[in-house]
Amino acid sequence: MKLFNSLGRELQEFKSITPNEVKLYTCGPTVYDYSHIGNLRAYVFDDTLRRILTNAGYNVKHVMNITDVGHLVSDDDQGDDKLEKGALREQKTVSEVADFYIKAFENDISLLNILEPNAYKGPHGKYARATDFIDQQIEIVKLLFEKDIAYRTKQAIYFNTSKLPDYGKLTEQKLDDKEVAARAEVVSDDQKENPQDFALWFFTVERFANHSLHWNSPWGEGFPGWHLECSAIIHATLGEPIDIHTGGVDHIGTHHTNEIAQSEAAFDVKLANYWLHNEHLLVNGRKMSKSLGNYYRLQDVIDKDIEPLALRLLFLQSHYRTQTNFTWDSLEASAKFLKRIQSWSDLSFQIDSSIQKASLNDIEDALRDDLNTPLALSRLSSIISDKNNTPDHEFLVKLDAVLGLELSNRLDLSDEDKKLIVDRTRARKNQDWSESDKIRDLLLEKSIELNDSQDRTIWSRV
RNA sequence: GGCGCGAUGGCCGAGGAGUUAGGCGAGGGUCUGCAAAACCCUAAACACGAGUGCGAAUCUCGUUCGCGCCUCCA
Repeated sequence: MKLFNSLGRELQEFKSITPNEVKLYTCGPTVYDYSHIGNLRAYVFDDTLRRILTNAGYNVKHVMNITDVGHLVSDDDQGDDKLEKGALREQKTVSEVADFYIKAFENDISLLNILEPNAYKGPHGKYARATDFIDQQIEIVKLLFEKDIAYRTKQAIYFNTSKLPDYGKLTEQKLDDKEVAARAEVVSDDQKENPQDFALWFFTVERFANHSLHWNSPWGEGFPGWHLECSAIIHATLGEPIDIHTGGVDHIGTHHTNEIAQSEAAFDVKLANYWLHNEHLLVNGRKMSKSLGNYYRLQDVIDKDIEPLALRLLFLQSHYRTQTNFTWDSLEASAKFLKRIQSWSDLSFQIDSSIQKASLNDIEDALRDDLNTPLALSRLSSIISDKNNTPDHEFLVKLDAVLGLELSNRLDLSDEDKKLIVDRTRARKNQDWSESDKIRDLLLEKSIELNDSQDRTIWSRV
């Protein structure tokens, strides 16, 4: 199995640390608002990776975090973070806001048939919430102080990046070339020793004085820096080194770079062997994002009577490492393609199967080549187009295992509906067209579509 | 300024030195009580300029344009 590793920027043959086991960690959402479909692309990518690894024989241990505290906005001198802002906007507490959007997130995940993380079970479920790991985050800061890598200013505790020789190995960008405060609105702390030093812990003083979520620490009241949670959660749940760490490309330069720095400095172990990053979804050629306001939610898809799995299929039709331009036309195209795949799947109830099992290998080969899902779907399409291929349940189960399109749990017709089809066939034989059309309409009301071919009537659920 | 990605037919997108990507759409056809679906056929592409090859959409260089990141982001 080949994967493109951001660490080294090359396609590499995947080798797990422990035979037949993969430790997989994913950077999850910040829950201050609804996820948009660009965010969801990342989780479909993750899910696909996990399914393919599982299919290849690995026992995948998957952990995903949820950021429910301390994401700095940085464009605001008040020092609000996104969750605090969301709370203010909705006149709720930060925890209420987080709970609400976590539910919404879990609902989206479920509609897209994305598997829940399976290697962590905490007080709030299967997603690891940053606020449930405060102690562990403080422990890392302690370790970094012991190693003389952390230092404090009036505002915060920082990680001294100059103490780590290979700091920034993921970005391959020289520190001197980095533009300081590339975005004008970035608030800086003039007590920082190096511009690229990042916060491990913020004190609830000055601009953060009113931060509503804060905890006691050996150094004073405050809240953790953003990067810390992932280091702490990985240490507490999977343990370093992990096999694969995933996230969006926007995380390479900052979040993942700093995560690596913290973890590797604190624990003296490599954090992750493979770093996989998904590219962004674009709208009209621009990145879909909350701040640009050019985003759609899964609910917008549903409101257009397009089923969520069509979105999953659309994502699979492009490679995870390419920017994809989202249009409603392309989503509708995927919805039609999905319908064709589903109709073909319904044949498994109606016609004796005759599928070339080898064709599944072609699909798996494509998937194991750095998740070439578009090529895999192209191969699926040729299977479907070949009249000699009709699926059986076993084949659909295997397809679902990697693509997650829910083809294997579609329902056979009830006996009553089957009888209706028999009745209709008899009516047609007697050229009783009004009766036959009546039955066809009746079944259509139950979302069952009939297609008359030369020798028989085929149904499919729509 | 630095780092990175990209430019493929009407739209979305794989591939990648010589041989069909695929989806949706368009045109034609087969089948058919009607309808729908399915299937078959067809048209249509590799940003621009130079270079290296017997041969370049595919490699190299340059140009133009677009996108992302450089302490909010998947």
